[in-house]
Amino acid sequence: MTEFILEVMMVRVRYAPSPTGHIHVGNARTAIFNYLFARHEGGTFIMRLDDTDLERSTEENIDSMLEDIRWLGLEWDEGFLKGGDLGPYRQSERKPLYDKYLQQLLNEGKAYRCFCTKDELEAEHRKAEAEHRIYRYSGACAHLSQEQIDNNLREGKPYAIRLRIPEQDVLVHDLIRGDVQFKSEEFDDFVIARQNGIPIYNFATVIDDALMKITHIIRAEEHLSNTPRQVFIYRALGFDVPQFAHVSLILAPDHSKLSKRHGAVSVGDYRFEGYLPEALVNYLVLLGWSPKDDREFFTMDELIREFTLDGIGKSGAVFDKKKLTWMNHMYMSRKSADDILTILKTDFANQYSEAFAGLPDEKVREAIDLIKGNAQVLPDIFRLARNIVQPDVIITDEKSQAVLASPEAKVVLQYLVEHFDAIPFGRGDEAMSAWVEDLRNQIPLPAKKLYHPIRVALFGTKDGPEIVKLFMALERNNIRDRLNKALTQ
RNA sequence: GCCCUCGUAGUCUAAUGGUUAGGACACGGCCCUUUCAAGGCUGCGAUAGGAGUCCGAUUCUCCUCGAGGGCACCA
Repeated sequence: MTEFILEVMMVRVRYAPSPTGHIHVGNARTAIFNYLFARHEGGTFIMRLDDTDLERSTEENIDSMLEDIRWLGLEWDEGFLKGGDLGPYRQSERKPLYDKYLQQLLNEGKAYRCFCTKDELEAEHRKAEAEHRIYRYSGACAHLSQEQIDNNLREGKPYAIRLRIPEQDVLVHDLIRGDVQFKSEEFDDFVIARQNGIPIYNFATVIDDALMKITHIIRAEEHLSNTPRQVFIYRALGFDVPQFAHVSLILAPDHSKLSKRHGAVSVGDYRFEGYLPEALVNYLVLLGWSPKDDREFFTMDELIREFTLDGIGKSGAVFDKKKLTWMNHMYMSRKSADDILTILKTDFANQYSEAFAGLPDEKVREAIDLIKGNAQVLPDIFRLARNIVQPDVIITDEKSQAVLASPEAKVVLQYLVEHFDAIPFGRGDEAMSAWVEDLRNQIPLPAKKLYHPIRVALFGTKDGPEIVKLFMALERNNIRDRLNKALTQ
């Protein structure tokens, strides 16, 4: 008995994307929510492919979609490529299942064949429009006699299959929105299978979710209005209706649905703009979910521990790239130089070889360590590391250039050149720190006036790594050259 | 047009039928006698509007407005 209850309560959720390429951040967030919920509840996260759109569901698209999911760190337990007892896990292979239940509904009279032609239906549409009525299927084929049906079939007339909608209201219990009421008269006998025999989405999804024993359907709000239709299908088939949780959409800054015309919208886009997966996940989760306190940074493990459905908000959320970038910056600072190096070599191979050609890893790693705290996205590393890794210094911004022209800069640089031998190279960073601090006593200038020229001379910009670190990272002779060069500019 | 959902600052959000409605990003200022996109402090800035219930409502109810979604032989 106990075992039975445990089995019934075991959470099973699914992510069922239509593999049309890289994953939209909205879908990614839905996947994350499903994943976190499954992990938090000790349930199963299932991956199913809604690939009935065969033209777009190419192997290439499937690959890039799965790549995105893995990159985000959302490993699934059951489903496509992974197997399980309730497969197959791609809709294109489940046709016999759909046929079986279609036939069952037909036999029970809960669905019927509709022989109406496209023209006839269009005429109905136009008529309704002309009379300012809401269009609803006339039901022309709802009560054909067996003889008529047989005749039509014998003549080879193509038919779609429609579900007979009972006069019965639907109450959708939504875990995020509460009870949502729908009146049966809002619906007509809608098509569940096309003339070509392929079921429409609402039907296939219900069959799949029911057969795969999905307990909680966490999906985007755009599906809420279709949920009653799906409930009609569950009921006609005698399946248990799962729990629903409809998550609001992610909006663009202009409050429209976030789409390609707003720039980067897919997980792949952000990956190759140089965002870290942990930053994207962290940001996305906070878009619509809150831990109910002030915390903002979470590791995946912490999210799994903290995540619950009642932390999900109801309103749509605008995607704020600036905050994402800020968050990525924070993650970059904390990421090890070694990890960053690995990512740069794989995801940014071309830029990597261009920027760091021929350099030993150790040298690149040191440079990364020095400047990662000033990077916002991964490719910033190449720009920031340039003056560390190359023998010379190139000053590209005018403000930094102007610093060198100031009289104070002359004083500072002159002093360093004259007292170069006093710089404690090779004696550890404590000695170096002490020496740098003592500079303030030797040269009585405000901090900025003192340190900006040094940083420009050594690093090429007035802002950047700490002075001590620069003295530690660069070679002694190189530092002397840079100081001299800056002085003569 | 019909149906559904949502509505706290520019943005993401927290909170309670009863303190000056809290935090974060962004923006502005100051500090850090080591800079900065870091850290610290600080400023600007919100309960869409209107009724009602209540001693009291951002919170509950209704209306309006606004935003988004759905109404396909798309997914």
